[in-house]
Amino acid sequence: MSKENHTQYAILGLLTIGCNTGYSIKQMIDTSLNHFWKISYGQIYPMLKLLADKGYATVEDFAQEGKPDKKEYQITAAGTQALKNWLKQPISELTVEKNELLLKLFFSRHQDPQSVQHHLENYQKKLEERYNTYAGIKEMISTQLKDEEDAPFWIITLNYGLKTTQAAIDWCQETKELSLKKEG
Amino acid sequence: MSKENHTQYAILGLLTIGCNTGYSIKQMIDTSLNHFWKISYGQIYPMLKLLADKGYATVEDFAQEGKPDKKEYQITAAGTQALKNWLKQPISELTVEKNELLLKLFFSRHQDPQSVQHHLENYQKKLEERYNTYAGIKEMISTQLKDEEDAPFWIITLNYGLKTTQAAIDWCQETKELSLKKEG
DNA sequence: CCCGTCATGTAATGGGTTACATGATTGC
DNA sequence: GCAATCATGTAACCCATTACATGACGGG
Repeated sequence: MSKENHTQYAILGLLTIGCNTGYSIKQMIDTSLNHFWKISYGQIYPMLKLLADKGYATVEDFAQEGKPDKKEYQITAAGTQALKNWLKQPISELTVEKNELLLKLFFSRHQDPQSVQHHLENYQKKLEERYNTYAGIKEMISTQLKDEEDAPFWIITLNYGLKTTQAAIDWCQETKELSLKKEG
Repeated sequence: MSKENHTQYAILGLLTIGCNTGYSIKQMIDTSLNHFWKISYGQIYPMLKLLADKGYATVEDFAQEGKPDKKEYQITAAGTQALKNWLKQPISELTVEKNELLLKLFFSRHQDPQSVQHHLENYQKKLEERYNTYAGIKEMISTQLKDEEDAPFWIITLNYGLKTTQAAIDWCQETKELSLKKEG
């Protein structure tokens, strides 16, 4: 089971849901995949070229009125096959999410408790914002895009985000109370 | 707020808790920080050299009987100051954890439901293993290392791991049931 | 005799971000 | 006049992993 580059499949997958230009792929990633995947232009454009070279996609130039020219990519049969093949491959090992807050907490004997408290509050606030963003997107999909074929799967990934974010928020709350009790 | 390399502070911090060689730093990371940070030898040894060059640590060669020679690093006053300074800096933006399972789920319209079910089961099993590992370490710290000055902070980071992992397990369970109901 | 532990290190490679370059149109 | 949106692309850089090289000792 050699290391495969998953990012190429992310792009391949996006070609199947109506994102056909580098620009629209980037947009979709930033709005819908951004809680579990992100890609920069520096990867997208070279990768689209690579997919075309591999025969996984075709390219066509389009001139547009009032807008810059664009290149439309279409996934090929070979591309669809590669995507499906990747989809059924077993998931590799669980990854480790680097977490700056936890790293700082780990060494927080060297820091005063108010500062720790401050970090926790700040982090919790960011988590709550994230939670609300996810909840908003879920609501939007449930109402406006409920007939979309892919919608049920999108909801599932959002549920993951909601659930784990809520758990992190709860942990923040508990930890704040815990360290306050120690001080008081 | 320029991008700072956090890994150097991870190593700096480990120098304050009795890990004084590249080898022991690696061990500590693999057993205690591995749920939120990991570093390879390819980073550790060059970074230790860099820290010494910066004046954040001192090096001394030790010959050992029955064991290979080793280099012991000690954090300096300047190093401690740098660590404390980093600790009180605000946390940067929340990071995105790349998640292969979610990426595959997102495009799972192109996959048969049994395969999805299989992925979920597999993932849940791995999460449960992870949960048990964390619980074991927490238990060990609570009983054997409870007088260690850093212990309370270590417990806090483990609580985070336990809580978010449990949430992910719950999500797996729910999602499995949901997709089974759809099939049936 | 081989494996695990202790111990240090480098080179090649991979994966990704950031900054930059270019440029038209629409709306405030 | 300025900012935002649409649109494509590259070069420099950074961070990190993997594989490799070396080698002694103790236990089974």
